[in-house]
Amino acid sequence: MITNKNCIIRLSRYKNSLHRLKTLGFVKVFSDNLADAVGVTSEQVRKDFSLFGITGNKRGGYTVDALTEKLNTILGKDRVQNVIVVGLGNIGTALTKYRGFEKECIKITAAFEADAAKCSRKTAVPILPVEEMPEYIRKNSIKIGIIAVPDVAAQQTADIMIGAGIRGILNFAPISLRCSEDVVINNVNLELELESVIYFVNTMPVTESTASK
Amino acid sequence: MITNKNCIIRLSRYKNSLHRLKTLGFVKVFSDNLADAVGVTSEQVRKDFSLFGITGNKRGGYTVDALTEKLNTILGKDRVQNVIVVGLGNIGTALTKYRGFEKECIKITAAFEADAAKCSRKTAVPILPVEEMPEYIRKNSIKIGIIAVPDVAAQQTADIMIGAGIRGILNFAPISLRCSEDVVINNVNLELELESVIYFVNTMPVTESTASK
DNA sequence: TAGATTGTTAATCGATTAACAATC
DNA sequence: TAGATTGTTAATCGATTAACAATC
Repeated sequence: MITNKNCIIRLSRYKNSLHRLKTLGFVKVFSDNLADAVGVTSEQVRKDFSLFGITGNKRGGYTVDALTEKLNTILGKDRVQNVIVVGLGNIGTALTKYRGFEKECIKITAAFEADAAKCSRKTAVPILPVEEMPEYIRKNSIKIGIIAVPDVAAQQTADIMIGAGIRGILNFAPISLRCSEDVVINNVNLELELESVIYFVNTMPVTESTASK
Repeated sequence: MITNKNCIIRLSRYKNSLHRLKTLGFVKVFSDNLADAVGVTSEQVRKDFSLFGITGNKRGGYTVDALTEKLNTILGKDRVQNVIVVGLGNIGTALTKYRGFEKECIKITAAFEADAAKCSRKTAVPILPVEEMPEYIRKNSIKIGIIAVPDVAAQQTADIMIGAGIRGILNFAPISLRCSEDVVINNVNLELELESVIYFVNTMPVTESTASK
């Protein structure tokens, strides 16, 4: 089983690049084309493909359509993935409205919020009281959830979600969530991402090209 | 020079945990305490510290205050880090309003937007026309920027920012930005983060504890 | 002192990169 | 065929983990 997140992310990037190449009229692509488009080496592309049993034609590369279909199947893009959002602060609201998910076959079907004043069943994505979440998850067999609640509520929210049947969480609360091995948690911590940029900028030597600016 | 992003992120986590431990009344901590708090091993903690020349007392662990100060200095938290945001769509707006940065000594001093109708100098964080960005960067010696513009505008935006003196970028546009070696770019792609969760959920074997749910 | 904890060195592990045989 | 490209195997690299001497 492939457990390397970077590898999956690269697969998604290949898929996105393929889409662009198709728009440009490409019918076949070589590992070299995809490598250039994504910014990796062609060996990396072929290695990734071989891990998933994707084969091309020696000398002939890969057919864009066939490759796209294979990648879509692997990435679960052959069907709509229903996702819920919990917590409608700044980040949660932005994600609920975010248009970038649609084209990736990801549909946010509902959002949940503790503050009753923010709830509404009439918005494009219904905003429901957080108490209704477990029932909603069970009734609609939701497997994926996004956490955007304050840090103090995040672990409890995760536990409730997992208890109701959620198996994968994208967490934006600035704490590392813990869970059993059979649930996937991907922690995205915006402060930490920015802090690492700040660190590298502050420690990077000033080079010729940046000195005068 | 340390180039390992994960290591820097762990350092930030140690710092955050230390803050919480201090609140609980801790005066000294052992590598084991921090390891538990962050979810790594104590060897990892000590190894990370040794990379940065942080030493404790054999048998006595680390003094919370001294350690906090050392970590803050390494992470640049001994002074305010000024940051700008470009693009006021859903994500950019959320980041501009986001309160989580303040406590980390990160200050968003201005936001830039192409749509003049969205601009305003009267908001808490001024929203300025994107044309004014290069001048603003130069005048205020801004080194760090957040990109939250549509994908088609992202590379051009980055080039302009770098040309004006920006040396580190946190990029939320769903393309991988390219730049010279002396600029740090951290690409945070929300679709890809969610897609990797979806992949692992869809491929993970259903275990006893998740089967019935 | 005895016991616990640090800090460093060595071993392991996994991912990336390189090399190259297979073959279209 | 000759040349180009794939796909796999081996080598390298870097990060994590383990082991353990030093010492408070």
